[in-house]
Amino acid sequence: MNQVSPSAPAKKLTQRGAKTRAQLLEAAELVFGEVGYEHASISEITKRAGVALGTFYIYFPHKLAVFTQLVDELGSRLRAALAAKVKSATNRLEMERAGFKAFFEFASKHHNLYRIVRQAEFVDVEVYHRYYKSLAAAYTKGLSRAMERSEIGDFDPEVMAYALMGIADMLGMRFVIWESPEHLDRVVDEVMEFVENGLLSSRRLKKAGAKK
Amino acid sequence: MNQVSPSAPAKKLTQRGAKTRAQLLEAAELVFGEVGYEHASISEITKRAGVALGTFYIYFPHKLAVFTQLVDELGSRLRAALAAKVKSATNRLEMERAGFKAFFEFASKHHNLYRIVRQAEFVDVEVYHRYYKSLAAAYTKGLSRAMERSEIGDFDPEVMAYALMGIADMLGMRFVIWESPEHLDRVVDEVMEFVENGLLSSRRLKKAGAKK
Amino acid sequence: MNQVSPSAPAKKLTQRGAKTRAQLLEAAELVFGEVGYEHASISEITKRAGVALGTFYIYFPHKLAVFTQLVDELGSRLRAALAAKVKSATNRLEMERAGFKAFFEFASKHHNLYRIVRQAEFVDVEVYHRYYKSLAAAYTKGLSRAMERSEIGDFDPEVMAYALMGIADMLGMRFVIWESPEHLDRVVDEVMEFVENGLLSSRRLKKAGAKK
Amino acid sequence: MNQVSPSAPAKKLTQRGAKTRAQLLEAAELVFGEVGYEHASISEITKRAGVALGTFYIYFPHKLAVFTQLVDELGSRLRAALAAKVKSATNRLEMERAGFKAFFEFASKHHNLYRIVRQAEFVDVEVYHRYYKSLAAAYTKGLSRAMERSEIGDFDPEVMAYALMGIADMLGMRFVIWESPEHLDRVVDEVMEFVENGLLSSRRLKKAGAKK
DNA sequence: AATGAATGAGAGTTCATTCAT
DNA sequence: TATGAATGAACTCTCATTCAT
Repeated sequence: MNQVSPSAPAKKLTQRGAKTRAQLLEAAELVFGEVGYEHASISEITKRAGVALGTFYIYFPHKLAVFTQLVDELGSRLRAALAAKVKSATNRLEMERAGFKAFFEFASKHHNLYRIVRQAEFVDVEVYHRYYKSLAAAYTKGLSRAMERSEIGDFDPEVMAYALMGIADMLGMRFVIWESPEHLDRVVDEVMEFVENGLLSSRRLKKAGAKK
Repeated sequence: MNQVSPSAPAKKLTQRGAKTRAQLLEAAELVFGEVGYEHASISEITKRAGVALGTFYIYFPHKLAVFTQLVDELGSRLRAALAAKVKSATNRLEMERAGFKAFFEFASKHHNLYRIVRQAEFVDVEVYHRYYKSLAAAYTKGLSRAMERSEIGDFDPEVMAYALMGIADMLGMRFVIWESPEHLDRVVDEVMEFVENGLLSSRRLKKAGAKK
Repeated sequence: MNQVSPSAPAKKLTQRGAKTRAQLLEAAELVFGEVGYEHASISEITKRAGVALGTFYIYFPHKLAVFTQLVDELGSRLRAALAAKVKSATNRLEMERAGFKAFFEFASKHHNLYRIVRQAEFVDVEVYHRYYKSLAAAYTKGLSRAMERSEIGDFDPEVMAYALMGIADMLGMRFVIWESPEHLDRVVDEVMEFVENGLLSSRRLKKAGAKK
Repeated sequence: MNQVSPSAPAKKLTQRGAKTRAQLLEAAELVFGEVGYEHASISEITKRAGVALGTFYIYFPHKLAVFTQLVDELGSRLRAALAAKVKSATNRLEMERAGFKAFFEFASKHHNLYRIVRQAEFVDVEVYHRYYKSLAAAYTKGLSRAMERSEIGDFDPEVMAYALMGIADMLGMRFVIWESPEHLDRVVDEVMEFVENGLLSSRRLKKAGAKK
């Protein structure tokens, strides 16, 4: 699906080894989220994973590797979560609403991962790009299809994909990470009203009656 | 609404001192942008500023302080740039277009500052919040006025402010920082078509005929 | 009376680790003695201990910690040395003589430690007080007992403890550290004549004939 | 009187200059006392003296110089204070009592100077020695005379001088600097009882009836 | 597979001293 | 005389990575 390649060579591991690796990855997520990549120490990660310092280097060649794998995994999980929620919707506008909600939900469950992605820009630009480009690629494809079917107006799908991602990103930061309102749904309603009207621009719709 | 205070007490400086301080700030902008806060060394900053290492500590109490002041200054300059461009517009939709263009222009001139703001999340959350909240506060106020005058539909102005900032932010990242298209105006046109329709939601306009 | 607690939590160490720690402590004693706390560098200490710089921080959390542990250890050793020599004496006056001699001997073997204790006043007042108070507490107790048994006159034992410590301290500085006479015993004889008469003050002895 | 030479060349100063120098010296006394030589900064000294940083170097060639002059001045003042109080006494034992009291009084007024002298050992051994040797020389001479007149027993006067200085020093530390008792006089009485008896050792008195 | 002691490069910060004004 | 900006050497502490056990 994506033209971008993953970062982990992924050797075969015994069952015990797989568990240790998972523990390390989980601990890394916590530590990177809390103190940031530069201040995260392997020593702290292994401490939380309940293994010895040297054990880390059996599973990862260096610090950067855990980070990279973490971000990649995060991206995959997010895309999977979005795909799962979105596929039940019957038209693009419902998909958008479902997508926004799914993203906010994901962000709410992964406060740390949100922070982690941001750091990626300075730690490893490649993963950072990969994260956004993978999301954008999927998003763009979905919008393109909807345009072909005239479910929404005819825009440059990539521009719209990034614009919509930007909305979700910034609203997630403000209303999920920083300070949650009592009813997040109200925020979704507000923004969806805007998004729907925007996407249904009369000047861009090929024909009248694209929907129902 | 969000009255945020700056971080620098700002002593009076002699002319020579002011110049040195400016050189340091400028060098810091470069270095922070290039290698990130953690890998930026005071030694490198002073080297580029053409002063001795110790001189740094005459103007800033510690590394964090330059960073903080840089971000604050950046925010002020951006808000000033936006305000300047926006005030010549006669209605809100024109303002939005002017604002987006001004932002892209600013981002284009300050590639580093873009990266710098991102880092702030990990270096000093306070400045990071201040940066976005100051922008959002001004944006929110502008939207509120437009809503009162029925120039745009009636939305939660803060939600819309963050949504629009998100669009600008992400598009700036993709089409200004990462890879610029030949005609950035086309991107602006695309997104403005979306934004205008979104803001003019018929269900939210108080009266018909706010705009022709 | 003055129950003072030591400063080191003392983790369990492997045999190899214990050796390294001892080497560091020994090197620190030399360096602190030679150049003083402030001019002593960890780098110099580790160099003399024959280990890498970073190794220092496996055994001590910071520079202050070695110093503190050094002074505490020094105090313990001195008290042990005094106790060992003194216990063979049969009455208090003999004990005093034995104590003075033991102290001079100890000072002679530990020129550096003498200097180290002095610095403690500025480096860490707590250890400094601990050092003298521990010594004084033991001394005071010994004198009290002797007074009860009327081996010496009835004085305020704490005042006398500090007075006698002062004598030993200053004579040690002058005749052991600064410039040793050919016969240190002569100095001891001189001062003991004074001390004995002082302690046997007829006005303070409870009964005549406490001693032959 | 003393075979030891002072440290300050002492140029002629104008009245204003003399005042500035005095202010610097006074400020230095405070700062050295509070934070110790190594942590005392010229900047802090000049700040307290109310003059600019550079002004310091008009009056003193370097940091060490103020310290040295301070200790020398301290020693002189102490010796002067002792001499003043002691000369009114009519015999050696009264002198001793007056001397102890004068020393405690001086120490009480100059807590900082007490700390300052201690530091001298590491900052400049010469001044440190000079301080004690000057005191000891005067003390020794006084004791010698008393011995010649048979006011006290016949001891090695230098040994006794250091022993008595040690007593005063340690008692001053414990009962003046650390924690003062309600009646310091009681401490003096206790120790004088000891000192008098010690000095009047029957075995050392040349003839019976040296006193009254 | 797992352990953890050892390594050593690297960077922030302080401050005595100078000197142009 | 007085000022205070500028200098730069020096030192503590951190931590990714290695490797003998």
